[in-house]
Amino acid sequence: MTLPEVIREKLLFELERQGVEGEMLKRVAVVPTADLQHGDYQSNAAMMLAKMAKRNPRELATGVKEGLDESLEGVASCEIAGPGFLNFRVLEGEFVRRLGVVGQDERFGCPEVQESQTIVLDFSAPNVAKPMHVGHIRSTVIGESLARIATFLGHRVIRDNHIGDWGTQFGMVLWAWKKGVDEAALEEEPLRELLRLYRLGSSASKGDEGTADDCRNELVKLQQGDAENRGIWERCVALSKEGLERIYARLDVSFDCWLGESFYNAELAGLVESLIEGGFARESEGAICVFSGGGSEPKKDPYLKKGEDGFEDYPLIVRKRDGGFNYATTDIATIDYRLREWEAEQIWYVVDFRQEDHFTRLFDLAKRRGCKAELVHVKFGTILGKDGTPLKTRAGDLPELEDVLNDALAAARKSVGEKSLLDDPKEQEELAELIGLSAIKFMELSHRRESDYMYDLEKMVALEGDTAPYLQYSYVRCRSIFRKLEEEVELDGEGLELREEREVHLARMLVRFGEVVPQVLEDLRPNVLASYLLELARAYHSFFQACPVLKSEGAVLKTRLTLCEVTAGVLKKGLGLLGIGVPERM
RNA sequence: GCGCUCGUAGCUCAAUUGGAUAGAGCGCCUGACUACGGAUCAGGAGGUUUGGGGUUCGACUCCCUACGAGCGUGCCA
Repeated sequence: MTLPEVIREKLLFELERQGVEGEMLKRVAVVPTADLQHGDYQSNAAMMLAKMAKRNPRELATGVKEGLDESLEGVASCEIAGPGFLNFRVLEGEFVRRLGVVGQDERFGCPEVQESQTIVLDFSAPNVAKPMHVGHIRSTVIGESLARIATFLGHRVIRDNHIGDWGTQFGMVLWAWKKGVDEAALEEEPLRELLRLYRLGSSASKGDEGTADDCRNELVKLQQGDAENRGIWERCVALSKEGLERIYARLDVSFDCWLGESFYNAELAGLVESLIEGGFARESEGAICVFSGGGSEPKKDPYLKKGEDGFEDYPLIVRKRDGGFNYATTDIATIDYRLREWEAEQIWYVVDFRQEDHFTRLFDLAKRRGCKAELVHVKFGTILGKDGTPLKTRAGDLPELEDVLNDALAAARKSVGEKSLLDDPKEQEELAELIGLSAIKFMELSHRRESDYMYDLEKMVALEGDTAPYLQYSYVRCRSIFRKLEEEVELDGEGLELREEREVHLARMLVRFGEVVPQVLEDLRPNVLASYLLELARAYHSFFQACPVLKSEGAVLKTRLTLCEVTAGVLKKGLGLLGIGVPERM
């Protein structure tokens, strides 16, 4: 058990003895203090419960403290402060003991969840025939990290890349392909040629209704199984996938399956029929739509929106007037499949916040149809340029993901050229690739996912401060001590002594790893882990500066080496959970 | 118009979901043992948390209001 878990358990026992019971106890929390002056952990339980039970908080706290002094003996001391805070100061002996244990544990003290669940993680989901753009960084990197963390905590995770391989854009590509595909260019640079075709079709249909109709017809023919269109489509998908795989390899991202929109095509017609039969959908303005189930008051009903005269319907459209299906239909079929084939208990969609309305209605419909799984829209904000508006190229498009990666790589090369101790050009290049891509990933993961954030290449050129290279450098520093160590010391976690305050603080941070990782899944926020790693690295550098390791002897040497080793392990593990690797030298 | 998200140091972001004196990085200013890797460390200046009300022991966080930004708003995804 982690320290706050131990403290909480004893605290609950004492609270019960004081006559607090039932639901109220569930809300009792033990959290790290904001300021170490107040100890390591604190609980505001006495104040909260006293309010609910109309008792005096300090009185309740005093009663609890007496019992805690005894039950926490040897682990932590307890004090009452302010209006009724219970502050806990962990004893050095307990840190020593835990440091020894954590250092011997492959999981570094991080417990697995008690009930493993099957979680389908839907992330990245690029469109075929269009290159990935910056927006895909967020979904891809956040999704990969959540997948790794959930797996580490003991869940069964299925990573599904729900690619857009069946949508409207294909009508445009098919139309332009038939106008004149450049086979030589397709051979040379397939993605560029596909993009050219998409843009051609897109701009042609924007200006001209007739062309737009032609594009739609091409799509309908494809969806109805036309052999020629099907053949072109298959080539496009294959070529696109190759390009996508290359980027995923660079980002160290992987999937268990790629069940794109086309995979569900055959089920859609029957699905819509069953929605009608089940009373969920009906005809409206030529389309088949799902309307409100009347389950909630109009103000909160996702199928209604306020118009000029009262509430108007805002339905989920599952079959268009032209008979075609759209992403809502596919998404419903996808949920059905995931429940049926995988017995999913949770489905997480890592998708842009702008699709919130869509998911709210989609999830509501799923519940009405009897879906028991927990459906979560893991939403994220926009990446902004330096002017504070969404990042765009000069031409007005979203920058391509690969260009952004290469910019980061160029910046990292420069930095490596200036600072690296590596001589071999090949190693330097590998390091630059690692550092450059890590910097992007970490920038992404260290922000709160719901908020927009600013992409600033110049800031990343520096690779200083709160960045991935700072953490990687911390790891390298830990490792380099062991290369200089002349005789081997057995690090078995026994006979350790923490004397200096900075040693204690580093141990305090190391022991906290097991508390932080599960916290990420509470709100699906990897930035919690990212902040922790920065704080840990700062504690390490501070320790490193003040406490010579190799010049020390005996128990001090052993303790400091242990601190270095465990720090290296936690950094590597923690970064790994964010999808970021570490170099041995840099 | 309506709805969602948001507004925190000069800049970029945090703040354990209502807890104690709002924290980091960048930038700026002082310093660091020829040092186990200076991509580092120790310290300093910098804030009426957009303005105004309210709720309470306690508010960046919740409620109301004004201003400002981004996004969404029936057949794209």
